[in-house]
Amino acid sequence: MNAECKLCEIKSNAASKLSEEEIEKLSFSCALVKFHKGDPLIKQGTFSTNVAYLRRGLAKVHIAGPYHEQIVRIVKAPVYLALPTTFGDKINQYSVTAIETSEVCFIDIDTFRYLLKVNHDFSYEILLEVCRNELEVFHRCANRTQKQMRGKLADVLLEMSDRIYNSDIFTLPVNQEEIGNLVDSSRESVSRVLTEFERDDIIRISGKKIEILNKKSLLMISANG
Amino acid sequence: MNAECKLCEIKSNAASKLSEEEIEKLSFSCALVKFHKGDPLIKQGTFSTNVAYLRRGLAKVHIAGPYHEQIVRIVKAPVYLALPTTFGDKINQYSVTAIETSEVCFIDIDTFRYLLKVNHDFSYEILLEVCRNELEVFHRCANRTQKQMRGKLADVLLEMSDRIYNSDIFTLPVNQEEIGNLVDSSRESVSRVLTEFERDDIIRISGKKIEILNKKSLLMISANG
DNA sequence: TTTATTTTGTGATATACATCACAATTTATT
DNA sequence: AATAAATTGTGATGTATATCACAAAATAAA
Repeated sequence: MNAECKLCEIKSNAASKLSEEEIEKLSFSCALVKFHKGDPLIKQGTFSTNVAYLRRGLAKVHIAGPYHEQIVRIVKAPVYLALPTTFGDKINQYSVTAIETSEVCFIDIDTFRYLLKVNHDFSYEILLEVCRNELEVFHRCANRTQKQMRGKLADVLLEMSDRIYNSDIFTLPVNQEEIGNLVDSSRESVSRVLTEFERDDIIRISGKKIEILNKKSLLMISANG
Repeated sequence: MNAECKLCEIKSNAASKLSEEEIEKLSFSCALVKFHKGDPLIKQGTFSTNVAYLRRGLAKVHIAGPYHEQIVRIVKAPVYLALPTTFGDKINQYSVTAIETSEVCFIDIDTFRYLLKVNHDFSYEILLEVCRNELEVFHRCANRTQKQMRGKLADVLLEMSDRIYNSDIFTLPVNQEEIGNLVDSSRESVSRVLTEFERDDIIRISGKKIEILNKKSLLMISANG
């Protein structure tokens, strides 16, 4: 954003509620930073001094669980990254790491608080975003604990195809170990099920490239375990 | 609260930021309802037309997962009950059911929105509450998926003792089936582990009454599985 | 108090998945 | 192009916990 938030075309729902003057204010306390795959955007355990807005790119939200790293979800720009961790606690309660080239706007937290204070439409939009996120986490958690591997892996593939890449052919932005962290299972099991899906002509794999051949089957597997 | 929110001594952090006049307004759109164990306070799938504030009592937040009912957590008054489901979606995404005699203030959502609009301190407190909740859900989810039964059951017992009842002797407000739903395991396994804990002199059980004899052990089990 | 209902205890058996071990392949580095 | 490092594939084995089945106990209803 820099001093150009005004011209930014990837404004959040919330930011689009701001007045010219408020946008100006935002511009001055906003730093646009570019990241590469693997770069940490937010690190669990550090102080949160900024609101982070993922303007472009793809990132994984992950937390250190009691035994393994857990990937909570994959987020796609445009989206705020750490609202709950910024406001709910002084210390970041989770990490966010780029899994594709990304751009993040770091917004000074005091400015952000000021905007929350002076513009109710803005603050209401932020509240909505946080609420929607929380609902999503509830459902994700129920799925993670109840579905078994095949169902969860099917979900991941469908999500990549439908929500992230909008295409039946895509390149996985993470390795199988990370997929394991996303579905709470081991790297080996992910590999096994993936080859099983290929054997059943549900997907075609070459390296990290995936082509979905039979989406219906995936939906079935997602629904019935 | 009725027309007596002014005098209410169990105000939320947020409500305590309201002016006299605003409290008055709140009073007029607020209905206090009493519930008994087992009564549903909020039902998943129905329209959410009110903000619910658990003024007194204990309740379980639960959602219908793909296979079983999952108890997300046990909440203790005073606490707002369905903020994310009220603002994040028109339809309730989870249920809340009383597990002890409880009192709930149902607040008209338009009035609540009005208060969010006119009083930033109030709306900031609400945002904080939602954010903190979300962080908690993250951690809970990581625990549920990674710890094994003994660890999770130890957590439940510790939570009952430390957060809910503030005592080493308490009466479980739910049956073993529900504890299963809370730790994602079967009723039978809960029973087995509970008797195992008793055999190891970690707890004493008589019916639903539990006495914690060795909290250190529970903490160990919680930490190390 | 008697009868019905809900809740709990416990054995036997089944199973999804983890873990270990190592080869094969792919990707990155020199 | 050669070498090193990371990622993936696949068998063998182990284990935590689900499920089934039924008895025992506790609680509620008649």
